[in-house]
Amino acid sequence: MTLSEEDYVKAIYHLGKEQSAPVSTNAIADQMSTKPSSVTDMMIKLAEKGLVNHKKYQGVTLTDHGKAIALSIVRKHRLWEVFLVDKLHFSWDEVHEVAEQLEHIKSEKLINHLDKYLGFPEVDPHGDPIPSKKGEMKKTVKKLLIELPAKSIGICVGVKDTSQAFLRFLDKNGIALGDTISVLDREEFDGSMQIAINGIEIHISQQIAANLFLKIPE
Amino acid sequence: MTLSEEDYVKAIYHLGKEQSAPVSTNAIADQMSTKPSSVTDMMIKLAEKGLVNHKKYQGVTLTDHGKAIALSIVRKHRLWEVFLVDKLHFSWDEVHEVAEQLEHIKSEKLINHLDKYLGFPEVDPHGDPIPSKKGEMKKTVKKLLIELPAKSIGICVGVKDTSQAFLRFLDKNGIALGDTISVLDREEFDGSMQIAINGIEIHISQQIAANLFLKIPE
DNA sequence: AATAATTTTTAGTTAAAACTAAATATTTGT
DNA sequence: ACAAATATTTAGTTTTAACTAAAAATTATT
Repeated sequence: MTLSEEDYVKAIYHLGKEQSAPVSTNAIADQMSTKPSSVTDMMIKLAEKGLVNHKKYQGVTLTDHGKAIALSIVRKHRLWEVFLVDKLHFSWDEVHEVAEQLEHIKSEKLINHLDKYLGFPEVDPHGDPIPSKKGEMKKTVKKLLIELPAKSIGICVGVKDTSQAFLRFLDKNGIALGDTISVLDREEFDGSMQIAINGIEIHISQQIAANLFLKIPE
Repeated sequence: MTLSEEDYVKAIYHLGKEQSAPVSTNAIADQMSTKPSSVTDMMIKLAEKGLVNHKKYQGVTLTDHGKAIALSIVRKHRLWEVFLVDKLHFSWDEVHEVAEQLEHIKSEKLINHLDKYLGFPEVDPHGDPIPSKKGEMKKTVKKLLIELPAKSIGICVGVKDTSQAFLRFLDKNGIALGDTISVLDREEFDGSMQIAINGIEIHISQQIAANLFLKIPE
């Protein structure tokens, strides 16, 4: 597999996972910042290699073989992201670019040892699940914190209210994107909740909980 | 810099470091497993980029700029080797191939954080020195253990006697390639010495000490 | 010093992966 | 349903980094 082929397979995987329909040539071209004609060329090549199903003018889907390759790339990408954040103290938003390079390193042993070294993490710093060696992966959904029941857990991935005031509040309370939040207790009366973040317990109001997006395992 | 250009610059660096004379086209072709004609093409390109000095039929030398790039690649290669051995428990002889890939990852921040994470190591698992951020590097020499004075330190990089019996002895005493050995005391009478290896002190005879090669800082 | 052997370069090809422009399908709108 | 708009493919070109074969320069040998 060339670097370019891997990038295409990954792009098709990400574009296709939301939908059941085949992925269009233009969508791939957009994602990859190339021209549709380049995509067609590559799709013919990937079809010959048995990685995609391609019918002229009808877009492509990944074959099982193609899907397995995509998942192994996603696995590598996300494990490296965990490494960069947990071990090298990169911040949430600095990891993607470097992981895009690291995901192409070829060594089964490397990635499996890395997995073990990181403690077999199940999600990356963006809250996305990490496929296992066999390509199995939990699904996650994005929900507002306020929707979570007590005892549940999630990773902070975004905000609904983007005002300076709200962002300043988060900063002051040590809540950052990528942090793991567990809901300890909910107060149904006023919608406030007791949560733990980075080992610290705090109480937050409904207004806060209604503006924080989390990724949670389904 | 493309991947291929980086590989050429690194090859020229390694071939040129032993000698003062320019590196020949054929030597580069051998090292890179390509043909001389491909090397000539690339040398013209690297000369245009200001990385090598190239006179027709006279071989090439690296410019200061080229040398700096070579050293940054060597730095990355050797730091990744330390990571693989120290953190992921790869063995001495498994790291090279993977480090050949990792050395091409482009991120200043990554490599400097990795350096810090590893505790700013000065040598790699083969006993070769790791260039600093600025390209400075200690020189090392290969010597027999028996040549070392008391209080000195080195990394085991090879054996003179390759007999099964000797290798079995090393294995039994927990001495492996890549291990750091410190000389605690020498007995000039019989040439035996007290050494520490992996935190364990042992006493070895002259015959042993005369057959172990170490790399030591100059 | 002249010829032979070797090394290096030049000239022309190839394969991968991109591109533009033109042709062909498909989808959309009336 | 048919024309217009959009999407996709085809055909032909470019660039990078390799290659082979032939020419030219350097080095070695007698």
